[in-house]
Amino acid sequence: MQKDPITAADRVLLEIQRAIVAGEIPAGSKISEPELARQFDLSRAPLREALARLERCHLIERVPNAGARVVKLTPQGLISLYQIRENLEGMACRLAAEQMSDDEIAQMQSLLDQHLSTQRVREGESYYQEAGDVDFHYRIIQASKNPYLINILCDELYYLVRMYRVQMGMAGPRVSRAFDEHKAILNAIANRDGELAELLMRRHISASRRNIELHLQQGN
Amino acid sequence: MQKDPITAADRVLLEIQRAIVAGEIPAGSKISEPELARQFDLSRAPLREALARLERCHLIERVPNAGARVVKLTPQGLISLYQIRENLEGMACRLAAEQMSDDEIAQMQSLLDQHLSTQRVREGESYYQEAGDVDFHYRIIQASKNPYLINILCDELYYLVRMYRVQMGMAGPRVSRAFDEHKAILNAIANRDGELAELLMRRHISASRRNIELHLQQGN
DNA sequence: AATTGATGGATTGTCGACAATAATACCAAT
DNA sequence: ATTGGTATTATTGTCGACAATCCATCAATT
Repeated sequence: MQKDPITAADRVLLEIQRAIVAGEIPAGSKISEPELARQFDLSRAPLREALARLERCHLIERVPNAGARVVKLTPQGLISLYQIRENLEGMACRLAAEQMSDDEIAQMQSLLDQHLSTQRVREGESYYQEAGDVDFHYRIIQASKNPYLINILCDELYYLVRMYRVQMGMAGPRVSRAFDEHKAILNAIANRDGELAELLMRRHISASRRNIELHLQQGN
Repeated sequence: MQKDPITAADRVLLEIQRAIVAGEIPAGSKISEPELARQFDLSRAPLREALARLERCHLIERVPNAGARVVKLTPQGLISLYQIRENLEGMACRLAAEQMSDDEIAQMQSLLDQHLSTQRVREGESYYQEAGDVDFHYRIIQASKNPYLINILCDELYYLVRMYRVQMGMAGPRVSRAFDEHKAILNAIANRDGELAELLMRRHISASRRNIELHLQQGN
């Protein structure tokens, strides 16, 4: 799904990214460069490179001469993030309906069926649903063929989206409904109906946002 | 309009940014870290920090263990870039129509009048038009109050947009038309008609894209 | 007692040198 | 002459140390 890490900075980036998304490094906590450098057993140079990329995907916030902090998850931040997703992923759907080849569409349909079966086998385990959902959205975005759109959604925003989902403890009853919505979106794309595909994707994401908002409120 | 540079990396970033946008460092040329470090009289550490941010705003492309190159301007890249702009700035308009206070709207109206007068005084000088246009779009985006949207448009995409405009030698007959379009957009916002504001902004950007496409083809 | 100023400690920004990787040039062999 | 391999060179990635800046604690003054 993504190219393997070449440099040491790449490796530590992936590790810290995962740790932040999973909440092992608590949201809002301060980042100490010397400490993290010792912890991952490397110098501060590649660590700072990693921090720069973490800032790029909005997982940390840096202040010159003051240091870096892990972002805090807030209801307002969630709304802002999903506003962007609605627009851009809707756009990705519209472009995908124009750009995807018939082969690619067929591949995605079999991918969905495959997800459905694994979901039945592993009923209740949210990880596979999460993975399947990410995969579906990821492929739609790639199919848009717009490099800037792909970069923004897959490199800069998706880790934060996952952070919200993971730390709000997503599992819920949306597991099966999401599949139906995915299937409807893909149908619209197969019919080359970009307008409908965009509309359905926006509703899909909007529903997902409401779902997380619920958890965020009751979990405070 | 933007906070002044604090660190040495900030300063050199602004200088290189300007040089790339202006075409002083030619599009597609290779970037040599040691050479640039000598040229700006600092170490490679802050320079690499600056390069990381240049990659972030799509002005250079880096390959691990291979180096960095200034981006090449292509018709396809222009289309992709303006597709994103249409969506996101349209969204910004819709949000601005909801979020702006009456005071802010009044301020922007007087700002437009001010631009009009300076344009009349400095007729033909494209720089002021460029500055006024950037300023208008900048304020609309800020008014959306969505931090991710603001970051993407103002920090990550606008330098590239300006690079296309500058290097394609924008001046053209759109100078006066753009003012009318700006005024129409602001009117829609003042009427709290977000839908119309979004539509008008999308058309405004679309027209701008066609204008540049023209220059890009004949200039080829 | 509260606010201001200074001092000590820690953290970030920057530097120069070294190691690892990639590009280039050169030579040999077919 | 071309191709393959090798050595050389240059560039990038990484390291440890130094300088500059910020933060916290504490003293002194109003």
